[in-house]
Amino acid sequence: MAKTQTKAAAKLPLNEILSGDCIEEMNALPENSVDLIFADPPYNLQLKGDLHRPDNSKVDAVDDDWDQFDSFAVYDKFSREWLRAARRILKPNGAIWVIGSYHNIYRVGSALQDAGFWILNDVVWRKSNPMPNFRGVRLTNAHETMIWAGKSEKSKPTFNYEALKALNDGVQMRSDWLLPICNGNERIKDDNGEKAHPTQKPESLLHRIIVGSTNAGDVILDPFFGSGTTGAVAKKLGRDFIGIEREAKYRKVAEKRIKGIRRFDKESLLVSTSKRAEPRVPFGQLVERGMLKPGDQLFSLNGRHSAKIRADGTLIAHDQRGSIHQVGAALEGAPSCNGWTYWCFKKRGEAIPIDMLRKKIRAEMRAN
Amino acid sequence: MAKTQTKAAAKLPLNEILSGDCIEEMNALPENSVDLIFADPPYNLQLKGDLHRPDNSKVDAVDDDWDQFDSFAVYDKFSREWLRAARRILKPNGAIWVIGSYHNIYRVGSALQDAGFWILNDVVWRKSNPMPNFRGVRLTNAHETMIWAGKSEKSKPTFNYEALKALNDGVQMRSDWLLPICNGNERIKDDNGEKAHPTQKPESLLHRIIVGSTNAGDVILDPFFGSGTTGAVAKKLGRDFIGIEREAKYRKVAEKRIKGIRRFDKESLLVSTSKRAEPRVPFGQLVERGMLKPGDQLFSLNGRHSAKIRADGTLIAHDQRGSIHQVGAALEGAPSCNGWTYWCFKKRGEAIPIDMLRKKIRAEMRAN
DNA sequence: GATGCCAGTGAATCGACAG
DNA sequence: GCTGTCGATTCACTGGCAT
Repeated sequence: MAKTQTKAAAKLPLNEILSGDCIEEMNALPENSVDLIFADPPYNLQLKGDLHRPDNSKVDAVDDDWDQFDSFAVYDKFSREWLRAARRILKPNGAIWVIGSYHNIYRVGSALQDAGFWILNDVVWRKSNPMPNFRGVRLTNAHETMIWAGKSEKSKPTFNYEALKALNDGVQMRSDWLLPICNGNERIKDDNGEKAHPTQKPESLLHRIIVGSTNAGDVILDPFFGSGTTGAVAKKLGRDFIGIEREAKYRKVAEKRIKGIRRFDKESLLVSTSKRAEPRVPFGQLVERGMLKPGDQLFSLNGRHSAKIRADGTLIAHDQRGSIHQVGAALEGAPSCNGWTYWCFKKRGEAIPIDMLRKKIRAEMRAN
Repeated sequence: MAKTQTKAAAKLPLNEILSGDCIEEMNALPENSVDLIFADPPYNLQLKGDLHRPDNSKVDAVDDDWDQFDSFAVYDKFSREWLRAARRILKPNGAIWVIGSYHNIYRVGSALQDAGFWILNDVVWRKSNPMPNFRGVRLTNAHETMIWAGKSEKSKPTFNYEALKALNDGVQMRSDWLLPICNGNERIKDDNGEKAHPTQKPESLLHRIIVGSTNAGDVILDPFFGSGTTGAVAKKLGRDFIGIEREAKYRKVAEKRIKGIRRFDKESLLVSTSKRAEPRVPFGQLVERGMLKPGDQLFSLNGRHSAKIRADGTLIAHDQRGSIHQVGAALEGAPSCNGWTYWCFKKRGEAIPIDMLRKKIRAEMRAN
């Protein structure tokens, strides 16, 4: 199994931009080989006539040839095909992010569910500086929608909860993200000074996605690579990327852009990790190592209960026997209990959570 | 034509709550007779086991029978049928609002487009006080999605641009609406003191929708009437409503609720605007947005300490890791520390407080 | 009356792993 | 694949009651 994956990974065209149709190119890649896919598929915009600002200057709308689709049926077929190809190359625990607007996201979201992907969250990118609705006939279209989905219901995709919490000043990251659109220095211009790609995404958006849902060294594929924002941020953050882009002019823009980017140093790539990633320490080890002794009393954090430690690392309190978790849960009448934070021992009259002792052991383990 | 509509309108059961299946009830109404439809269909949540909060209390989940569907196919069939019935009774320039979450909104949105509705905007209801993700395994599901669509591409639905602009402190109303969920006094309780309906929507949401997309005297139909928020707000705002609700207990709740409501006088229809607090800017956003980079050094205001920035917006200094506030406090041996004023970055040899960057972001946010 | 503390709760697809 | 066990995990707001 491990060997197969290594072999598959060895065949991947890492940190390259593939030329051609994304469905064909994805079909040529080995299955179960990619950790994350970020996709910004063409929008099914149906602009009737040109859109003008109040001063009659023309708005540079997204009206390139590749963005026109005859009907929902054609668009749906296209969506189903690229999603199927994308799903094949994803690792079993891989995930996908798709971004879209109301023109296409309901089609894409349905196709994604039908293909077997399992939605984890949808995320709203709130633009801090959206284009106003010049004619005053609608609400300002101030957001785009992203869908984050695992390859299947059974998938266990990477989610760096603590890192995203840190990015959000210590409170859970929500499903609505306020970020500016890509303009100013970041917006790539061509030789004529015009924007090199009509829908260049901001790097801040990809930063949050990549920090939140990949680990360093992961492979991120973008089937609609465009100006290469995915590749640029992946490189900065020490991830590998695979880009697919049909249009030569965009490939050229992206290649030049990514060449000029340097990876952040290793230490700053580390992000806050979850306790779940820490090695498990059985409570019995505290007894074996003499940090606590059989016969010692433990006291509940709320002071209402006490229990005695037995030689095998179980507790006994009245008629309750079992692990620190089981006895804690039973005494509290709770469905479950984290014994590590529930129980305290006394040292010079002071109650100290037994988790302090576990931390000590873990620090020793790290030192060795 | 005008005569036909008058005749049709005369047959409408205005300001009543119809009992029965919404598809049958809508099919019994005359075509082209309703100005607006607001629909809050079942979300098809697929919940597995129980969920407990970290304090071990059990979450009261939406596990009612009316939200159970066997498959996407069954749910899609249901959506297509009620949308078809809804579209028939809409006036040619009528419009529909549908609300949903990621579980169902992509299905509903696709069905709506397939039925011939024309999406005008999608609107994100950002909850100011959503339920957190208790297990820390996903993003906080902090929003729901609403789709606003005309009966057809040719429809010219009512849009009270100026009224919404006034509601929004004089700037164009955006497609993301920050409103609290329905609780406190507004949340209707049954005789046992329990919530009378599991998914009662806040009146503020309906207020904005009705002010923005109907005129006084319009007829608003809600095929999933529930606790009757649509009817309550319609009555307050001088619109007529038609409710359809299958469950007797909900009809009873709604009837009693609406009976106690008085129509606003004309002058008081414009509600007071909410004051905007200074938005919170997480330090991580400076990193995501490239204003500071992972690996960059920060220096303390007093010049005694330095720290390095990591990709998730935490700092690292010797053995200290954590937020700008935590690391600052640790280095100073202080109980707390305002990292925004404590840390500086260097630009052309000059030390500049990072708070300058936050001010820049806030200025941008205010400008839009 | 003002303030502070505690308890309660909201449309939720809410584990990982050994045996 | 199933079962049992370990043990990680929450934000904003409201209302009641004590101080």
